[in-house]
Amino acid sequence: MHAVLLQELKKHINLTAAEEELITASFRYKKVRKSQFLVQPPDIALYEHFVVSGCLMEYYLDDNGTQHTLIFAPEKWWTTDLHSFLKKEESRYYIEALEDTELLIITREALDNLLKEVPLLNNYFRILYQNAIMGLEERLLNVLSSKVEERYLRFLKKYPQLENRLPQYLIASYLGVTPEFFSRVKSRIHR
Amino acid sequence: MHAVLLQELKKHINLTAAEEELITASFRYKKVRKSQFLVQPPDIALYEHFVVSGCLMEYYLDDNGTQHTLIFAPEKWWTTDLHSFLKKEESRYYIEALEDTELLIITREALDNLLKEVPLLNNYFRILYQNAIMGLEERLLNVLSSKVEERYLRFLKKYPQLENRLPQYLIASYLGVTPEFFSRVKSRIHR
DNA sequence: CGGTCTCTTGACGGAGTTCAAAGCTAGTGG
DNA sequence: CCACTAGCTTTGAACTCCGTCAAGAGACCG
Repeated sequence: MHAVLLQELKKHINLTAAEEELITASFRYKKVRKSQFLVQPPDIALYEHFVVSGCLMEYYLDDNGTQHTLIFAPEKWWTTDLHSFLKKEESRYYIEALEDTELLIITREALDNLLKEVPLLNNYFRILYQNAIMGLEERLLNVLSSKVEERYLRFLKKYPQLENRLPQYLIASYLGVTPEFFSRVKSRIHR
Repeated sequence: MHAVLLQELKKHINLTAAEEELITASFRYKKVRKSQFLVQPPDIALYEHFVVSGCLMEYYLDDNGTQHTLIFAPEKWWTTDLHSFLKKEESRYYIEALEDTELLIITREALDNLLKEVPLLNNYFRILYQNAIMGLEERLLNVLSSKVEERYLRFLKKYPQLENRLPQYLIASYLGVTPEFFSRVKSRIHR
């Protein structure tokens, strides 16, 4: 179980056996069913979540009750409401399981300690955050400059494993359009 | 000059005199005129830029030639084409001076060395990146869920010092609308 | 089977774009 | 100090993309 996490970390940094043990000891295992919430406003986001199997999503519910997907987190992705997790303030984003999901979770305190004991992990997280920034910048520009067709094609590239695991209305919420309009876009593409 | 940078770093981490010297020695001073480019595709982004005075902007030019502003960087902000800077690949974003601007710049190699010699800086940059992520997430949700009026009001909150320093068409490009439509929105607000 | 959730299709409305023209403003050079 | 120019802003009219509301058609699960 923790092996998946260690594999992932080792893609970017080297770890001694002692460090691996520290890491393993710091993350706890959690299993949730489809439709369960891991973060639900106004609860404070207590954990950073690493997905071992299954899939999570992070989304925002606006004043009209419309759901806006920030990110899908399938296997080997991280997710949390970063603002809430770091500042211990009320969360504004929901994190929900889209499938039965196995997770490794770590609290803010455990993470701070771990970063002190295994300083190289700072590098891993720096890289993780840098990648998140690049992904968000690209996503923002997509929304600002591309039509829905093109955004959909980019979604397929970014999450090739998800196309058939998600209901269409969730893909629509990620693309930033209504399910109705997305349905029309798809039928337009297939011709 | 470098004092402004050190002040900024000390908001988040403590530094010894020796460390301050290492940092000062690693950043070079640069001055540019209004309308000069600091990064221009397809050049590789050679530096991370810290703005001491003046203002930069980072933007993307789409296939129609429309300009989309990713970020404004007034005093004490950082900016670069992160993807290009980190991976040494061709840049896709322009960085241009909106005013005569004084900068402190650091190359990728110098930054890597500096992070080894002053490991606490990893913390500073981790925090910087975390803040960037939170800002981008909020911006993305704004574009997806808010009307232009509201986005404009949030822009005013985020960059209170910029309202009267920028031409309106740049604010429009930040908000993701045409200058024409933004003009109408403003006149609507003033009634 | 029956009910709930999802996807599709149609008609209409509104937010934002495009193109074109005219009014403003601020540098710049004489 | 004025006149010119170039760039910025405003305004109008037609058009497009996408949203809303409503209804029906599948599809899945108990």
